[in-house]
Amino acid sequence: MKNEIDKKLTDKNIKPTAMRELVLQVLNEQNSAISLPELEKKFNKVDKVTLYRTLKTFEKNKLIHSIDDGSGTVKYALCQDTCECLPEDLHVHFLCTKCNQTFCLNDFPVPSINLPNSFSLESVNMVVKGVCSNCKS
Amino acid sequence: MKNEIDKKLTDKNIKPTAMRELVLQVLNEQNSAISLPELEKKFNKVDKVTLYRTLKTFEKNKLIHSIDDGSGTVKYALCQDTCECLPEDLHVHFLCTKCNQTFCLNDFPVPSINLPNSFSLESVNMVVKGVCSNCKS
DNA sequence: CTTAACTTTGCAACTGGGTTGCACAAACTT
DNA sequence: AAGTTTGTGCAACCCAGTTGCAAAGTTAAG
Repeated sequence: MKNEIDKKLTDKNIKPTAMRELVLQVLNEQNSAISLPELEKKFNKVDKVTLYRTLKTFEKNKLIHSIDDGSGTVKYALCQDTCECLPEDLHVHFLCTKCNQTFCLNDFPVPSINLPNSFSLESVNMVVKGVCSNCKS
Repeated sequence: MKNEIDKKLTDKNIKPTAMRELVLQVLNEQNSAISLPELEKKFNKVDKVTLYRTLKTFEKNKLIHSIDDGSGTVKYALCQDTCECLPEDLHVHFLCTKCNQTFCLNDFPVPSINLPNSFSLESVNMVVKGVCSNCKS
């Protein structure tokens, strides 16, 4: 409950305000990534900018990571507890073209690529598109 | 020259208008992918919408492919002659975080991922971010 | 050739996600 | 309690992408 939520926040050095608790609550309940516009709809009273800045704070403090799945809107999902958002923590994301939901495939690390030495590598984004198990049936 | 350009167009069933010749010319000269806004700047007389629709036509007819590199603007690059834009034709893209240029790594096919059978796979987008050889020196 | 049908281009205007500036409110500090 | 810092809300803006419609250009049919 609230204490768990607050602990998650304080563990990442985020001051636990009411807004942040609410947003984290929603993120916790999600089993797929959520975009800012979607988040807005969940709180039809709350200002877009506040949510925007809340997400930015969460992202900066590595509580969540952002996912650009090519759908045009960036989505966000909770990091795993151990995540430091380093290259070795990166996993593949899956975008369902039917329901437009995006899932973290935490069990699928992004395969490493051996670029020529003339390139230095910072991060990799890998998004698989297809139809998810829910929509397939 | 013009004949080669026109041939490329007609080979893909695109009517060779003056605009299209010009746009393809530019794409031909590029060694990195180009975005619509960048293209606009190259033709400071030409309407954005025309370029937009030209690119869409090219893409539909598989003369070019679009690249969402996470930079916020979609970029476009010529397909290779043999490309059918099928999963097996897909290659990795590289975004340089210094110069913001995006390159097709045609020699690097996207690694295949063995998803659980409950997912069906349509396409994969893989973008590597880092510093390119030009900017590294 | 000339009219009709279709395609391409240009202009205007809009959409929607993301973002910044600024003022007010709330929470810590001393 | 006064002052400082931090968070929230409102308004307004930016920019890429997109649509509708009318004008210009092209192709086909009589």
